[in-house]
Amino acid sequence: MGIKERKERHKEDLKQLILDTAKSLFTRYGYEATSIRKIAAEIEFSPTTIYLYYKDKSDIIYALHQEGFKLLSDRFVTLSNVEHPFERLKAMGRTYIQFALENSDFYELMFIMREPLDFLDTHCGEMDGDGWPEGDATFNSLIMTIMQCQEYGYFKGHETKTFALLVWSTVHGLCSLTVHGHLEHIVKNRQFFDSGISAMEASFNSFLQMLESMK
Amino acid sequence: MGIKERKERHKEDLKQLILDTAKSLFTRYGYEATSIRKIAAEIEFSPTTIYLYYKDKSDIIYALHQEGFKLLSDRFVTLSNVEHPFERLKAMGRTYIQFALENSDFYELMFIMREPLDFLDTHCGEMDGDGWPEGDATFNSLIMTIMQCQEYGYFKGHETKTFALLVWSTVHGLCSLTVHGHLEHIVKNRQFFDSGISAMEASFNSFLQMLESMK
DNA sequence: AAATATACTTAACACTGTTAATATTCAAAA
DNA sequence: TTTTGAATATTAACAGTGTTAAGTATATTT
Repeated sequence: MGIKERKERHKEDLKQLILDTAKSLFTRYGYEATSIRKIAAEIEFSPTTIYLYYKDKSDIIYALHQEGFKLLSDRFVTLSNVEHPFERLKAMGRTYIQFALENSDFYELMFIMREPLDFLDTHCGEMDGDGWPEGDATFNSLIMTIMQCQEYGYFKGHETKTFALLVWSTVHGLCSLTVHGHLEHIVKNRQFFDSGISAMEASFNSFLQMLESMK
Repeated sequence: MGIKERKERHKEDLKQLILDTAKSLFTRYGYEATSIRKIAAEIEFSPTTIYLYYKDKSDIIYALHQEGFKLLSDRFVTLSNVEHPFERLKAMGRTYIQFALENSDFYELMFIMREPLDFLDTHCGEMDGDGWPEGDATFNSLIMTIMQCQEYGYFKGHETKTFALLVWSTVHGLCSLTVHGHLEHIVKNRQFFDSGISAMEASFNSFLQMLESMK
């Protein structure tokens, strides 16, 4: 039955086309512009057709959130070359921040908005699912790196996972405040010494200096 | 002209009633339920009447955001009793976290959502305003405390404002990840040792331990 | 050829923020 | 005391949003 397969493939194609269109609108015009009706208009289908391929909006949002994690993952794999775990940890921080600044809409979807997690709760798992696979995988690589740092004598007396969460929170805090404009409003009318670099960079450097001294 | 004054007061009263109603809906049912139409229905006025007292929705959202800062400020003033700046810094962190957990909707309005800052940008200041008065005031008290810590020998070699931003980011990062459910999803299916306390508490304690060692 | 399954659309529901035009109210001026 | 005019409030509408029930048209199977 080759015909059935061809139809199946066509169906997969349209599902992919919807996602690509959503991604394009999202990347170009942000979250606001990414409505089901606008996606439908872009691919010249009726809005209800979208519902034949995605359960609801949170389903599309979750798929976009996954695309974001692919982008971040691509950046992280290049860091596996960095041998020394502490150097790698520092590079991960820089990469994470750079990703957040260059893909702020994706960052929001991945680490700030509730919608993707809502989708996981209401449409997937339901008690059995592993919570949040994308976030888990990313957090795991951080835990591994920090564990290796500890083998080199860093962060003594700190439980690995707890310390990993602490590191993530710090960097995420900087990114969150920056991406949503809070940092900009605080920096305004307050000279943050060290001309040339941003307040965020300065704070991140301060953080690295802090970590460095924990050996 | 006593009549004019009475009308003025009535006008102020209605403006306050709108805000109180918004606050009530917001506190009880969250951001979703706080629409202009629902506020109007609650006070039995037409939705357009709201626009005679508030420019637009972001105006109401900004007013609510200010209410949130009043609540946080009330909690912070009691900490001025704590004499030793480092003890005060720790207490500030705990208070901030507790506030975020107990008033997560307000926390979102104050430190996560863009809308209140959008209001400042488009309806106020416009080049001359001081950016974000409420955020500024809160951040200033943190800067002051950290400056006093430095006088006691803490955080040597770290620029005050930069380090204050670092501390804020860390605690905000923990709150942001918790309030939006990301932390919960990560902790799920991953035993975070130290039974009894949450992963967040554990990380915060790890942070305090880290700061303590910086003397 | 008739029955059935698939893919898609139209129309509608129940919301959202916001605005223009209209009506009501009520103190001040003629 | 009647008229005027500003302040206050409302109705109706616009342009959106996500989502669903019902209907259509096309292609496959019986």
